Amino acid sequence: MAIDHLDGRLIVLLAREPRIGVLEASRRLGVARGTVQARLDRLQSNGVIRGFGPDVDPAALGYPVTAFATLEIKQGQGADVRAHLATVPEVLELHTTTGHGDMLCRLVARSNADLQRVIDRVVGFDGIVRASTAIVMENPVPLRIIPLVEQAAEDSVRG
Amino acid sequence: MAIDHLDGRLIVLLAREPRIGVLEASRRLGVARGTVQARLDRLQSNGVIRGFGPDVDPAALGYPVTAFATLEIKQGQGADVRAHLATVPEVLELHTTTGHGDMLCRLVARSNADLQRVIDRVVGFDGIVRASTAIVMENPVPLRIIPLVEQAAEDSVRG
DNA sequence: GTTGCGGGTGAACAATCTGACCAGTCATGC
DNA sequence: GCATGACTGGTCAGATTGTTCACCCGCAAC
Repeated sequence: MAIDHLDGRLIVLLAREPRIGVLEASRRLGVARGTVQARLDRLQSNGVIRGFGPDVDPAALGYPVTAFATLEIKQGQGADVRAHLATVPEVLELHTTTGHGDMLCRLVARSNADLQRVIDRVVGFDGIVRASTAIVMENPVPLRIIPLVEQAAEDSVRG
Repeated sequence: MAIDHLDGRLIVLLAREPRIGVLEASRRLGVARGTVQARLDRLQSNGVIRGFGPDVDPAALGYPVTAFATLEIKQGQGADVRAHLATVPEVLELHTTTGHGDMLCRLVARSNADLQRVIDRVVGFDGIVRASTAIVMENPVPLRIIPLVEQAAEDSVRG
């Protein structure tokens, strides 16, 4: 299940230069094309690589404002709230968590003013008791996976 | 800057079936290949599509535990803390926010026990005053972009 | 009116890549 | 010793890519 060093190099290479194909990857990694092909197949059926979907920037779509909302849910209303939030396009992801809140969701909006509309829509639902929102100002570390992949590959060598 | 309906359909198509090429996409969308190619080029130089990096599942890498940590930072230590957190592979993203905390980061770990190690490493830095962690139990809405793309495409028609 | 421009179409081209094979080699574990 | 799995280096036909044509259309400006 864990990845080895070659898997790690392959993933990192693909993450850095997604446009290269199997053939070019095999050249860069110094292995046979069939090997890369087999590794990729395995990584994908493993679920390590879920896919190669386009990485879309919400800001470029006209949604430059990101926020995180912590929600407190009325007992037993969890499923309803989840279903409700899933219908809001501006809700990019939703987690249920331990801790003071019950759920944490990532929101985007067209502006700070528009964020109010989004929050109203999110919170305007019976099962939600309270919401606390944190607006994102900067994003010093954008969502990344490479360092983790490298560490996982290292660990497999040692372990 | 905004996307039109064809752009929207193209992005959604690519998100749903990333393996298809330009040619197949043009067939599905009922437009000429050159059109798809031109749209893709534009979307990428626009920054709407950042790339097609592999979508790696941390759980499949051996990091099934996800958590969000809210950090409180000592005045003037922001830059140092950012640099510190960037060196921790388990920190998948970092935001500076308004609200009670100063920063919000997403963490992964090999287990709940391992999460303690990660948090210690994150918090074990001079500039961090306090950290409050919420462990993710469920992820009812995984990170998604399609609904937002569809809405953006719709808006462009009306607007 | 017509000119220019941006965008889409359909077609062509060589170059490249893909998916699928194969036989052979090597290290591992039983 | 021998089966197994993984990698290599090679071939094959078929499909796709990047690129460049000429042409058409709607639209705005002159």
